[in-house]
Amino acid sequence: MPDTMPETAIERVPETQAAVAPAVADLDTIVSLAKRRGFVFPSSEIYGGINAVWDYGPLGVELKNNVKRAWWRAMVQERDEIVGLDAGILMHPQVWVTSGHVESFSDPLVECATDKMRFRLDELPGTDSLSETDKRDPDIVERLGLKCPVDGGPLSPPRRFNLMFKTFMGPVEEEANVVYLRPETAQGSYVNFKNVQQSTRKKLPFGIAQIGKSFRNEISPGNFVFRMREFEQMEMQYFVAPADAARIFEEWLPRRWAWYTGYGVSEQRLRFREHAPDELAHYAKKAIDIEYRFPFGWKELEGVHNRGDWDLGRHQKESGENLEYFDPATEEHFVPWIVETAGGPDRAAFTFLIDAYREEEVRGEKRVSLALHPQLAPYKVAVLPLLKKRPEIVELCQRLLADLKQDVMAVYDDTASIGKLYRRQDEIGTPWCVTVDVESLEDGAVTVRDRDSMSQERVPVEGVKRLILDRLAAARAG
RNA sequence: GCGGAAGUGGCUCAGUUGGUAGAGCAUCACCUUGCCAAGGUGAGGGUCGCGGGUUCGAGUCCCGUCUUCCGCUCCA
Repeated sequence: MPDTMPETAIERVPETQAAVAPAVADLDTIVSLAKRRGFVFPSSEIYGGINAVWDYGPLGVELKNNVKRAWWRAMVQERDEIVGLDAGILMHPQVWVTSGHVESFSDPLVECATDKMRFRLDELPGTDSLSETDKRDPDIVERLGLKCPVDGGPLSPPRRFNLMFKTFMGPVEEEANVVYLRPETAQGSYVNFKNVQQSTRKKLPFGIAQIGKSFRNEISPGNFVFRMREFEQMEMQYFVAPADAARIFEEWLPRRWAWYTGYGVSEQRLRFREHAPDELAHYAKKAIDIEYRFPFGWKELEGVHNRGDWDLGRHQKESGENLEYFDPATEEHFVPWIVETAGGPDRAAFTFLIDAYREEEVRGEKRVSLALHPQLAPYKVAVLPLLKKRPEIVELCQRLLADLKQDVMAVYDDTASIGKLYRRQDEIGTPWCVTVDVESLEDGAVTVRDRDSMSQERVPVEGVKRLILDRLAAARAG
């Protein structure tokens, strides 16, 4: 496979893209819509809120569940060589020592005594060649004679702010009982590598996909659901022979790109970005991000990482378990390398939501609609009566609704004029509306209105569900 | 954590030199209309982030605190 894919993709989306493809909408606009219509609420709002945690409302949970379902379908259901897993959030504390998160998933910070400014120790001038031991040395500031770069004031010894949340296992709160809330789902897949491989009899290359909550005590979270302290990850760990790692890494880039564009994200607001050697995470040999043009700039949507044998190699060494794979073809034993795709349903749902945002002016009024992909839309169909005065019409609506609900998320609304009912559904991304009118009582047909084309067609009541399901299936294929 | 800005009904905001809270949109009911946010009448909803202070009286002034937003570290 060519190594050119990332380059061509990067060329396709040059740096000047920011000017070509501005963000769809202000962050405020989206946050406001999200709250007004029940997608996302600030957590614990009646107590003043809690930083960097957001709750998904009735529509938000549908959207996010649909995102996760779409990912699971693409990763697990439609592929032979990838299987699912749901590991615990709490794990043996040694996992995080072995993974390097206890050691490296933290920043050594120093604080100036006079102006209270904080700096990363290794960002200060004259600290270029610091070892990990140096960074942990409480006397390092004194030894190197470091001063505050702003006002020259004295600096505190380095303090490490670990990004992992801690809690206690068992009734006694003591140091020996500390466990961590996982900062990534990946380790759950690594420690289960052998179990999964043996129980499924998979041969390399094969993958383990997982969706679940992770927790990071970020120093500065923010930007709505973009960086939260409690969030979900959709990660897939692909176990490969070392010689195949580079090629397979390249293969996953366009695949993941296509997943986002396939569900409606504009290519104009996507780009690849490769990590420079000095910004690679402690486990990564190579990392390329898919970035999205958010209102606050180009930011990572998903990362594809070549983790080498770092994880399984370390786990093998620390646990004493043999994690090698025997390749019957070459009759070789080796520790598999790992290519990881690491994304998040929160970021993905946010991206699909904001990229679908549309505004248009109609007779001096601002109309908002969400061009959400039908597979992702919270409601697939709304059933609306043209006249609610006629009980037979409402009855027919309810019958149709009950039938639709057997298979898709459907909703009924009769509390406004028909035009307004359509607008409401447009604003939450409902792809189809079914309207029951007086004639429906005579000819048994209803009007199906398509959100994107604004086209209408008469359909027999008994054919409505089939039509919706067919359109949904067609949208998925495309 | 530091610097800067801001917290008033679900949303967006107004509130004059401190005098005891308003608008638009949204929501609900009724009337009217009947295929793309029509109109009318009415209703509900705010201890002005929270706590304290000054004052006869605080949304307006002072102190503290919490939260949010923009920069510094982070990367799903």
